[in-house]
Amino acid sequence: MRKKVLVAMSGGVDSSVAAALLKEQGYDVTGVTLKLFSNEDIGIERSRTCCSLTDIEDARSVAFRFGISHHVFNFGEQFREQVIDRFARSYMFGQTPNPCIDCNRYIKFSELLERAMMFDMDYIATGHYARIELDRNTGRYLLKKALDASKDQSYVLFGLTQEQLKRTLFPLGSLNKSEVRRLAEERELVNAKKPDSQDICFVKDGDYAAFLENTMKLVSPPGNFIDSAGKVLGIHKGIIRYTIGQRKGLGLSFGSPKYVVRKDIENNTVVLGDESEIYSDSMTVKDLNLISVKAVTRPTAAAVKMRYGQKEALAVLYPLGNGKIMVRFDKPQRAVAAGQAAVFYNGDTVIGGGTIE
RNA sequence: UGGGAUAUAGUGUAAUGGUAACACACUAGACUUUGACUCUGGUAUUGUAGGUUCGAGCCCUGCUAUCCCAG
Repeated sequence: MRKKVLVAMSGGVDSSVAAALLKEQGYDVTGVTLKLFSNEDIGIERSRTCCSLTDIEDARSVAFRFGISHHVFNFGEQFREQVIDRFARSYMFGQTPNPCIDCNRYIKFSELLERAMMFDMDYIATGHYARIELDRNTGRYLLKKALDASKDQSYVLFGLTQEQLKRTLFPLGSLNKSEVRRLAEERELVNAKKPDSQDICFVKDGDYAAFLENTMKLVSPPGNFIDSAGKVLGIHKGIIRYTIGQRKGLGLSFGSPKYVVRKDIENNTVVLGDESEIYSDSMTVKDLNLISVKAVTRPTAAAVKMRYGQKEALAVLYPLGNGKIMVRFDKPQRAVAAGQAAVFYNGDTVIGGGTIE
């Protein structure tokens, strides 16, 4: 009996090649493209998002070529609630969200997986660059970095549970991006040369502040820029437009570069300071999801990533006993922002992660 | 009103009389399935009108503006 796999096909190269490979490996493959929002809803028309009409057509075209049946699931409502609303709320609280992680956690690997189970599938698969392995000693499924370190996406997948990992396949985990493109070209996929996706998929031109204000109707009034001593330095354009460590777009000029050090929602002020003021030597992480271990019960050395595409920082994890972990860095880290994800690694293996408090 | 000082890109500064530099801001791009950071490039004929000089931001004169001290 061939294993049944539901492949999430965004219309990009990666997931297309993933689907093709699974098919070639003998799986019973079904393709699905998630419709997460309507461009009309968010006021955009662009081809580089993950769910425009042309993306759906690209996915369908690839599926057709390989004799894979293809469906479109409308997850607009879930995406709205679990990703876009969270994103907006986070900014309103003065935090810095990572919608891609929420999308993986709440949409792709929960809503989609649920559907797959309903349809009696054995697995779901995506084009993510990461690897899953079963640890025979502990019986736990491990999430590991992709072999292509430059494309590794384990960071955005740290929220996966054991149940989800058990049911997931990442066919690209051991491939290089260039190999994937080559495989796509060999198979003459329509999207072989399609550019990589980037920026927030539901935000036009990367201008998330405009999205929050215009589409989400968030109101973020102007307030004061102050220094750490409380001295007023100027007027800011709404607190949602700033994030910790930000330098550009302040609209102010001093003798040296100034960065956002802190945001004070209560007083609607943004604190600016010199580069030296944006380093932290520790942070607290909440909403933990642990993968390689069941629990962190004693101080543990780890490499920690606080943002996608950043090399990890060496640190020690201290369990706080209340479901949180205190991370003490070996060297102070720049611009640690509340709301961002912190992911702990032991070599190539993801220990787990959580949200920076 | 009298005396003094200064006027260089959005801001703050630099430039032995020889064809405008630096930082911040702004902007374009690179990087990037988050926000940032970072990197590369772009952006002024020097308040104004004349004069001296082969040549002036730099010297001289008028005007204008601003600042300071006197009242």
